Amino acid sequence: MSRRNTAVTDQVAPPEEECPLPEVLGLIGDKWSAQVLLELGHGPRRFTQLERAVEGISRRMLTLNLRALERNGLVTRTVHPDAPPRVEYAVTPLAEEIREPLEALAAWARRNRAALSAARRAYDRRG
Amino acid sequence: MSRRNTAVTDQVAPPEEECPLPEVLGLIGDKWSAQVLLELGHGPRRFTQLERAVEGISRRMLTLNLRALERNGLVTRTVHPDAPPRVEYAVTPLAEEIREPLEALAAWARRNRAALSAARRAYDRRG
DNA sequence: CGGGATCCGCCCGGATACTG
DNA sequence: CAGTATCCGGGCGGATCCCG
Repeated sequence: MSRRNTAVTDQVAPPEEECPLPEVLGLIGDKWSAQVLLELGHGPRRFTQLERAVEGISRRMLTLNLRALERNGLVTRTVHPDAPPRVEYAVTPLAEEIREPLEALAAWARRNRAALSAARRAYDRRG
Repeated sequence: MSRRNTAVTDQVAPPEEECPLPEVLGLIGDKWSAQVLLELGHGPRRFTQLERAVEGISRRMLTLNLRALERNGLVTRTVHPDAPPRVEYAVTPLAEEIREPLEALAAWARRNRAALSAARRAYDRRG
């Protein structure tokens, strides 16, 4: 193939007139993209920095996610002509806007962590 | 198996002290859960109503998603002793809070739909 | 350092059929 | 109506190796 590899890169919005949630979930609903985005929200990061910050992500998936984010205009990739190679990623203004609701989701999760696990335990106990 | 079937039901928060995003994405990051949640936000719905409203979801996945949402305390399931059977689903107060950031995400997607597809076309054209 | 290419196992989820 | 059971193909993503 000329570009792209397996998966997440290919998300394209359907032309239909419908609920926008699938689109946004196609962008950041996967396992890693949102975390990458939030980490980049703290400031520009190099590839290896992201690899360590996100923790658990594989080199491959980080690359794929970054490509997808770049393709959708959420992240910029700038190569500095140094030796050793130096590549910096940063969020675009478009991504800045989406970070707010994303942080809100994270905040909600933190607030209700206990309630969630309690609900699960109750559900599992009742069978 | 006694309960549960394939997948989405099993999400359990890791005990570690870390970023809450994976947790919330485990709850509503999949293809359908968020849409189900938003639809239920409009008011209580019966199974078949949801099946038609969400559009594209299979009976199986709707069941799985509802079970997962119920397990995490986001949705209540009430069976009315009628004939024919009547089951109503509704959001809990816990879910009410998460609907706001979710709507914000959807709004963001609607606002930037054009920008996103433009970014993709540009990226693809450049190779 | 910052990737790309390939292999491959597993899980996700659609299709279909059956049930109280 | 509101599910459950089973089958099964595809793709998602980890592991590994290689490269400029």
